[in-house]
Amino acid sequence: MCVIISLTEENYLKAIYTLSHLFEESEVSTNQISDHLNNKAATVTDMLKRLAEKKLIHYIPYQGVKLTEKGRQTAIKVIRKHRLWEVFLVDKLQFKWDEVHEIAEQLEHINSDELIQRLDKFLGKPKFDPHGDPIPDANGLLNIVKALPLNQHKAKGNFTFVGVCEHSKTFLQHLTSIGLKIGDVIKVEEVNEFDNSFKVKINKNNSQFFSNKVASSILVEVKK
Amino acid sequence: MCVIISLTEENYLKAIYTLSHLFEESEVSTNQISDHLNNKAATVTDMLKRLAEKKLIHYIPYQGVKLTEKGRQTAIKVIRKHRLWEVFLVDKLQFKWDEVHEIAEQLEHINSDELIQRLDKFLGKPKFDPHGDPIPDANGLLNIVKALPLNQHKAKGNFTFVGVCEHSKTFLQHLTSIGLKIGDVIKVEEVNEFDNSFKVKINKNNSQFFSNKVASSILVEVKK
DNA sequence: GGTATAATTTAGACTAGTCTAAAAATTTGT
DNA sequence: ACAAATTTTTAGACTAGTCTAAATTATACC
Repeated sequence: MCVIISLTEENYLKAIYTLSHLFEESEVSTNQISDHLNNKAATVTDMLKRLAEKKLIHYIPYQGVKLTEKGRQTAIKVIRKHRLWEVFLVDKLQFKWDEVHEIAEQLEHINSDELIQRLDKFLGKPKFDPHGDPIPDANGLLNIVKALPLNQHKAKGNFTFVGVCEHSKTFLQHLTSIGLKIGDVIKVEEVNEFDNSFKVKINKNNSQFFSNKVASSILVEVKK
Repeated sequence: MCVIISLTEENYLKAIYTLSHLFEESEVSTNQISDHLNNKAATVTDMLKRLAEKKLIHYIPYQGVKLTEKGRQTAIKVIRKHRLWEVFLVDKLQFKWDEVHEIAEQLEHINSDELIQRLDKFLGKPKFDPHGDPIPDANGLLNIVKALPLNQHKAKGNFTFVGVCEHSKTFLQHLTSIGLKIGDVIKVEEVNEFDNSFKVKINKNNSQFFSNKVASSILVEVKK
């Protein structure tokens, strides 16, 4: 009953989960996984067979794969651990939000339910990680975040910055350098038609411009 | 210059360090290592060749091994991480001292100097772990603890309980059940010649007996 | 609808880490 | 000092996870 899942297998399951949720829920291809994990398609095929053997994915050769319920639970648990450790690193050890990903990639594989339960409590049962991503609860339930990238609103008005959909170090550092943090209020003053850039004010400071690239990478909610 | 050291290799280095310090510093045999790590002597021989290749140990076939300076630094760093994480688990997450070993065995392999430096600071730069073992500092320097097992004193008087030299879960639970914690004062009222058991008082409570097995597993300092 | 291109799988090979069985070296005991 | 016992190493094999190169299947375009 209790199949052992290796660190490598956990990373494949996480990759499949992540890729299948990029747009609406969908099947994931071998090449998508090999790109995401930086290894070769042949390697992925081997692993998919192993994961199917262990009933963690549904796999039909030449078609995509998707997670079984057991595979989804495993992936979600790894994501829960990753995000809780990120909160620990930022809230308790004062790491910056662009410094925590690599360390959390290691910590997410530490295996102890008791540890995670206690860490969760120690951190005050946080609902979101430092990048605004929702943290699955102990039962694997995930808040569906209905926030959209700023560039999809294309309207003037006040928005609350609730998360990012681009997690690269350089992008996060860019946001820090322009003084944007989660929870800040972004007032869109103009949307420029020709390049889809945005003229905005952050927390009533001086106006600045967001390129479409930036506007498409930050998640906002309409401010109540 | 920067050789990559795997998790498995780290565990071998730690084992060699630990075994070589059991009594006075000494060479370690293949069989000692295979017993300690629960694998076969042939497996150990293979690994010793690899570690010697990487200049982490001095190895001459059929004679023992000992760590090079590089090997010692690596082992000490793993031990530092293990003991810091144990402090975290007990002080911050309220684990009991008999529950932390297995989790720390995983956490000790997390690779990030920055993380360890910040964790150390967060914990208040502790000098000892929850079992009284000294925590090496960032430069790999270790407090030499001059404490001896209680049974080597064989004298009446007051002693301070500063650590254990037996780390099994059952032994730690036994100490908890008799109400003995690090820092407690043990008053030796009698030493029984025939079985080397000890009649003692803990913190001025009622008298009780320590078998020689218990007395040989607890480290004490003469109380000033 | 058939062929060119792209995606995927198969075949065979490699490394790290483990094993068993057998050979070699060392240590022990008289 | 030499035979017996013990320790250690060698030889050969296995698994997980990876690779390259070749074969196969799917897709896309005229």
